[in-house]
Amino acid sequence: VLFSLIDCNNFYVSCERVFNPALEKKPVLVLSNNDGCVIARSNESKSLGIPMGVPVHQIKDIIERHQIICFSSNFALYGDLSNRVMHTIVDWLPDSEIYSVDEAFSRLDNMALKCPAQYCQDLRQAIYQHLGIPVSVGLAPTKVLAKLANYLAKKHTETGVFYLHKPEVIERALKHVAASDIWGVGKKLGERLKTLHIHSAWDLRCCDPHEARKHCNISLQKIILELRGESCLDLEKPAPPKSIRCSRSFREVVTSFTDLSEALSTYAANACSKARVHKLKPSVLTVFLNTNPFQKNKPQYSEASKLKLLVPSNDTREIISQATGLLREVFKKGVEYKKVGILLSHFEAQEGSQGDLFHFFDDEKSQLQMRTLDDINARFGKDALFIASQGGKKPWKIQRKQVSSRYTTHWDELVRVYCR
DNA sequence: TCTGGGGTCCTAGGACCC
DNA sequence: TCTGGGGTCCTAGGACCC
Repeated sequence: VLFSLIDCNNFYVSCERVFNPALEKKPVLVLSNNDGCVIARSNESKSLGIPMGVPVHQIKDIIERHQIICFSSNFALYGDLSNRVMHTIVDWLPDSEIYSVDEAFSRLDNMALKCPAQYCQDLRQAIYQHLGIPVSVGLAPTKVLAKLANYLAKKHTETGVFYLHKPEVIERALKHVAASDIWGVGKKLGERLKTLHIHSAWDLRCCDPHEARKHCNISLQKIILELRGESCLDLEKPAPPKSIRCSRSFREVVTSFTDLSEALSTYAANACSKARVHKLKPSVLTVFLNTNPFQKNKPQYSEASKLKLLVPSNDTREIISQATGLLREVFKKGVEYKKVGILLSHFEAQEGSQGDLFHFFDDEKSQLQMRTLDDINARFGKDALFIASQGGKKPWKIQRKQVSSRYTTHWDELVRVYCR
């Protein structure tokens, strides 16, 4: 068995650099919604000691001092470039699992490659040549080791490819790396392992897998086996989503029911259109809201409310109407809300789902209307046609002060080249 | 002043059944 | 005094991931 893990380097930053080569070798950051947190860092920013996920206001002076270039997130651009990278990977490695926006696992056994490492190096070169996105490749007999190999490829190689297969190399690598750096070992488990005197990944590897299962859980047992080179986690096939969520934090607190319900209606519409893309109808919807959890000195309120639909539906109007009802149940006057959101779950297939015996509902008409809505918005932009309850003014709208252009997905934002 | 968003899996415990 | 045994399904909450 031989797995590869291909991971784009500093993906969002690399996307910004594709269309703005002046950013090369400069410290760059990409920020979350409302320009709140750091969600991607160039190597230069990492060396300045900026951690992943820090609130921007905490590092304001470092940004100023080192003239770090900040971008608001531009998911339209990143999503499109991700698709192109994945396309190239699947071309070269048909047996692939797209694991996240910037990562893919692949199986290379069955491919009769003379030199897998060289093949991956060529692939890496092709991706860079076609798209300008640098990637790193880890190769190993299990997914967990491939993750580690990728980490080593980023840190310790010039070529960007690391093949982890010789037992003595694996041992050296595991002794060199903390247990908490292993894929699947998070903060909580890492701390617990430390109390058991398990510090390095090698310590973890030497644990009894059955004991680990007994005292912790089956995930840890699998991790230990995978560290030993015994493959437990295979590639996973693409599956329909089990839940779809849409929520946003407000830049400034919201107190009025109208503002809150307009925001919620907008998120509900988003979630529904995503459900329709997958041809799924949720039968359960959950509405949740909360105050700002970081303002510890202020009164906190966080609540969720849930409803099982008599008839599953992905009709935006139906979901908005039900969601607004749920919001009314948990809304309290005088509370300063920071976030509201919706979760759709317990999906059924759009075609052939069960109706309601006692109330006739013209599903065909509903689907036709939703298709028209989706078509119009695909053609004229996401906000061309919307339900009135989504509101027009949107005072709660998120802030993105420094967005780059959607170079690859919008005609009017293409790169312009001038000739003299 | 200022702190993102969207997912999955696992487990324990309750409800229910025969 | 003394109250079985075995199974499934569902859910909430925790942990983890990118």
